Amino acid sequence: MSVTIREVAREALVSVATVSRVLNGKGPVHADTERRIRKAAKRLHYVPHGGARSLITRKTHTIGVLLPDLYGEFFSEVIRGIDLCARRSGYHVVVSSSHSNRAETESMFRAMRGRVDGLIVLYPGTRPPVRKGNLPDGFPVVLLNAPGSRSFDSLNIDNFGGAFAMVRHLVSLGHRRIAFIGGPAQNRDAVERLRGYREAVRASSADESRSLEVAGDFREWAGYDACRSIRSIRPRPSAIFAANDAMAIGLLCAFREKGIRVPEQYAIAGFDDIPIARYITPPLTSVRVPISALGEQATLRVLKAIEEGPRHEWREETLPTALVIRESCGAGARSEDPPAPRGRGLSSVSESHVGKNRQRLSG
Amino acid sequence: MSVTIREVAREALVSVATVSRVLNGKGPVHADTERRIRKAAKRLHYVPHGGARSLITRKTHTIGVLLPDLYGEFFSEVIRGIDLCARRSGYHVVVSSSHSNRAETESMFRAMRGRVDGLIVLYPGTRPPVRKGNLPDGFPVVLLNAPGSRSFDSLNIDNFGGAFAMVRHLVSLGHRRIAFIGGPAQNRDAVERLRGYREAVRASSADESRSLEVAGDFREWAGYDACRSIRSIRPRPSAIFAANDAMAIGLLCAFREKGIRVPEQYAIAGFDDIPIARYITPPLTSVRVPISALGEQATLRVLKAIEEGPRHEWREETLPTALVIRESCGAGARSEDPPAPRGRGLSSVSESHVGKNRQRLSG
DNA sequence: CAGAATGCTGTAAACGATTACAGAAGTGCA
DNA sequence: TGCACTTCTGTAATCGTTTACAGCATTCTG
Repeated sequence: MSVTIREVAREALVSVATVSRVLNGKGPVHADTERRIRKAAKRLHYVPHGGARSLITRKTHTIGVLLPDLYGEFFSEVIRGIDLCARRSGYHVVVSSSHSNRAETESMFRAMRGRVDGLIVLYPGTRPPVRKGNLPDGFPVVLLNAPGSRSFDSLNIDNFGGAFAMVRHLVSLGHRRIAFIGGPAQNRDAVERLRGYREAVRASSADESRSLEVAGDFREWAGYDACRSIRSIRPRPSAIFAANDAMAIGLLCAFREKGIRVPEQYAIAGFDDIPIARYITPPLTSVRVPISALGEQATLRVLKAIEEGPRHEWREETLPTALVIRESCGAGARSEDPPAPRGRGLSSVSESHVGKNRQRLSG
Repeated sequence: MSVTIREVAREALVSVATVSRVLNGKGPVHADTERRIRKAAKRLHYVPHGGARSLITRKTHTIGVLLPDLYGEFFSEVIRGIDLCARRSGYHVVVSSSHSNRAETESMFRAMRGRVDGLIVLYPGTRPPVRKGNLPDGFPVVLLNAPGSRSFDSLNIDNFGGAFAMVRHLVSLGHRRIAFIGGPAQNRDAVERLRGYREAVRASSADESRSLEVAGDFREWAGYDACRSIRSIRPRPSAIFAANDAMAIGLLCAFREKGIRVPEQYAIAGFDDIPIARYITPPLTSVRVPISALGEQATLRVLKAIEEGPRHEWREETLPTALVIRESCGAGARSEDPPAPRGRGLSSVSESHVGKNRQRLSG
């Protein structure tokens, strides 16, 4: 059905070796022969068989990405970062998503063998997503947002630092009772953010009390739901810090329905700085997470591991987050938040803007 | 470096054939032998080499997705639909994005040879994205949002119908002068939406005039920018229909800055119904595009083509869009738009809700 | 003009799996 | 014991490439 190198060779009256040499530009080939071969290849619409090629060259020029679920802007951004970076180096990207448990993840690992040169794995659980034994020894793997491991690279978001900074910011605005809407207990991001919240509260003059912590699951609905529990807290909190933007937005909706004003009656802050955050009313103060940078860094690391081979050294790295201050906490630096970024579209932010926020974080 | 079937065979003191038989569950194998082999495979952490296997079986169990750019929620949703559907049938998904011109697309096509069993191609241009000759004859391809072709399946969104319905809706609200912010002239969606707008205007009692059409490029900034041109139109329009939500939101931002009230002074409508649309203030009336259904349908078709082989018949299909009425046009059916969907998260909508809108479209 | 160097091309062995075919061992039956 | 049959296993071809090696002309060098 599909034409092979052998047929091109026959058509051009040469051996397959010569065809291969021409098509890969290696080895000396007579100009006439080359012309003949190219013409034959074109006439027959020859396209090399990637699988066969990578079998012998032991290079697939592909990196695999394993995601828990493709849903939402977070993953879309990560993939974007990965793809852009990979493509710059001439690599393809295989995405496989929706694996929700460890068994599925491992079966994916197995399925990737021989199809990819390296792997980027995003697993939101709290345990390392893969046992060493399930992969060839020394196979390049970068773990995203997973606990560190001796045998893989790993890349993290500074969830702790971000939450810590946000609480400090709220305290600096005069808030003493800061409620917290948490994420799923098994989610590592959620755990770290909670830890950041608690430590910052403890380290400051704010009230420390378990009654200020409300359960959530990262979904908008949880934020909407949290409205009731939060309003029943006594003494009343003056600020609410949601472990992610989705829940903050849910809460905002609930408040709007009830006619509760933000930031006048409650200050609200989120985490993630998803694109919507800037467009809702009031614009949401949040913690910027360098999502596409995460993908980019991960790709760089995995490419490095591929290149360095067995002498690659595994490393753990944490990417900084940044406070983004908008109006939902009453400290709105509105003018700093350009209404319509000139760049790519909905969610891009100029570097300088990020820089500014980063300063704010460190200062 | 990585263990092969041969080493498992050696370890288990059998031939590779027997190992293969055990691991694939074909052919009769003595229970003792099987046990020995399984143990050896486990001990050595053997993982079959997908590339090698697919070389001989001529099946990769992978479908490729070619996208113009991974950016934004649209693509993320499409991929989600594809991946979910593919995975249900035991297929993997290779995503390759950011190809912006025909040459790049074709080089991608070539790169996919031998790595995928079928292809889903999203190409926003107006010309068919691939010449037949660049693929093995009869290779399964589904074109998304591309002009029909005799040699491929193709799947479209009813951009025309959606725009038409939106204009009709605006007219039914009493608007007679409806401005339109267009998309890129080379973009097929944009062209169809413009066509829908024009024909609906012509078919109704609304004013028909080129001066009501403002140029745009689908990016938020274009909407923001359009504010000035729109305010200079005389006589003044009472409604503005943006060819996508991003531009509608940009415009909304511009209006908010200038203190112009929506929908009191201008009604605004968008297209795509991106998740943000419901959360901005005022919630945006838009046209719902069945994005993940698009991905799902595409996958079903490509899988069908793979299964049917050479006797598969190419078909063109158009997926319906649906009006989603919110407050930005003053006809807000607010209560019908649940503030926080209980389902998956930010952008999911209950089926019944979609159904309701679809009725509205047809009625 | 011998011998080396160079330029071009073909042969054949990989790569890691699957599978048709054949062969060996065991069983049942006459 | 001989034959047919079943059950298990091994040999070797195959998939579509790349590439080490060898071989043949031709040209250069001394």
